[in-house]
Amino acid sequence: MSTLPRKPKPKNEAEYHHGDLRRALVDAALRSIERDGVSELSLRALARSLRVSPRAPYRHFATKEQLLAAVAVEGYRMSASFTASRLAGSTDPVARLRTAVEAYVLFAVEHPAAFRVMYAPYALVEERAPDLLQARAEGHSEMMRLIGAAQHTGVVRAGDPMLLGLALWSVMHGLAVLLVEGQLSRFERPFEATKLARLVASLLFEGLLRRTE
Amino acid sequence: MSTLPRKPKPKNEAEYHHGDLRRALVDAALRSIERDGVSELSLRALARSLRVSPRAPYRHFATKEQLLAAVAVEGYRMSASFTASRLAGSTDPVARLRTAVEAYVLFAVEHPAAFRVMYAPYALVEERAPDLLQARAEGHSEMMRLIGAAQHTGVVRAGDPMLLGLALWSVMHGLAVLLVEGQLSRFERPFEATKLARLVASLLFEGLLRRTE
DNA sequence: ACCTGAACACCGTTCAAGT
DNA sequence: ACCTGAACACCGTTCAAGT
Repeated sequence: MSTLPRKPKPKNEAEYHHGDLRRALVDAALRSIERDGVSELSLRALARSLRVSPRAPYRHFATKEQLLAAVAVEGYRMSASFTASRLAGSTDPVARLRTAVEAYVLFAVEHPAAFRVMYAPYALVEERAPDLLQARAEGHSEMMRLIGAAQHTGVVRAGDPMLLGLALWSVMHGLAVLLVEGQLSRFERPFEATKLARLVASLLFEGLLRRTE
Repeated sequence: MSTLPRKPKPKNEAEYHHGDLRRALVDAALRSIERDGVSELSLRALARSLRVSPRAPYRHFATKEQLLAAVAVEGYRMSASFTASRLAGSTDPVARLRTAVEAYVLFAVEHPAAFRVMYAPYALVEERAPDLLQARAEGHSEMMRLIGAAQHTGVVRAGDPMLLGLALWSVMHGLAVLLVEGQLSRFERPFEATKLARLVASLLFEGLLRRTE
């Protein structure tokens, strides 16, 4: 390891991108998508807004898709810390599971741009975006741990945790997507995401069939 | 009403687009999206493949987004007939409800391109795409009818049908999206969509909590 | 190493005509 | 009515250099 000092932080905004153009691109891309949607994202416009040449972003990302993959990874980090902060202090495993489901939906509603990019179809890029695969795998593992803990209490039914995870992921992802894409206007108006998430999660926990007590 | 004959069908493929360019554009767009994804769709390339000028599509669609809206409407038609054919012959309301859920997921897996366009974010366009809104509303009404009938048997719990509908739609839409976007590689491998849809639907019907018999 | 500037081969969309 | 052909203002990406 060298003892030379790291490259110093830039002293003013004008050289910000010289200090960390990669970071600046990811941030600017997320803001742009929040404002105008993914389809309006332009690498050239991004470069202009950061006052670098059209070629500069290619030092950090081979293609526009690779930049989007980096935005997605940032989204997974945001989502993980969003959920973690809501789980802090809660100890009951079933309550923690419910909280995680609600946090998933709420994150999507509060950060729709990040959510859309996280789950956009990047089939081709994924093979060359190991961070993206890893970020997804971590979220998945966390959910499976929460499910396992809830099953351990005996309150949640036994059975293949993978299958329970699939059902849980389906319902929370489905609700999140429908809310983010604004397809629920005919359901609840005005709808409150947290309330809906809680209601839908409860229906999944308790089931649609009538209880034969 | 005029007694004049309608415009005759084109006699050969070379003038196909003269007969119904609009129809040809929607069909070609769907095929293109199936092959290369939505992001690769090009109006100019579409026009080239149909041997018309770059300007010709604008006779039928004001923008590229309007063409995508038309593709989405076509998708809703396909989905409706896909489900209807699977419901035919089934009379038990609860079985019909389960069948509809499975058909929703299966349609997405068998027609991923149409499914993606149907649920893509077209917030801006929707206000000017009444057919799209109507197609969605019809699918929604059909599902609510199925739920109402299932509740009527007493096997499915009573309660706000809207809320049951939301839970059902969330779980089937979530599973469909996750399957279509290939996010389930860590769950079941190789997975069979119909089987997964049945399992997840059953978990929703029966609930995740342990039965206290 | 990191960035520039000019260029290539595309886009979506518009204008002014053609029949 | 329906389509053409040329043009405009963009894109993503590449080349050959600059420091």
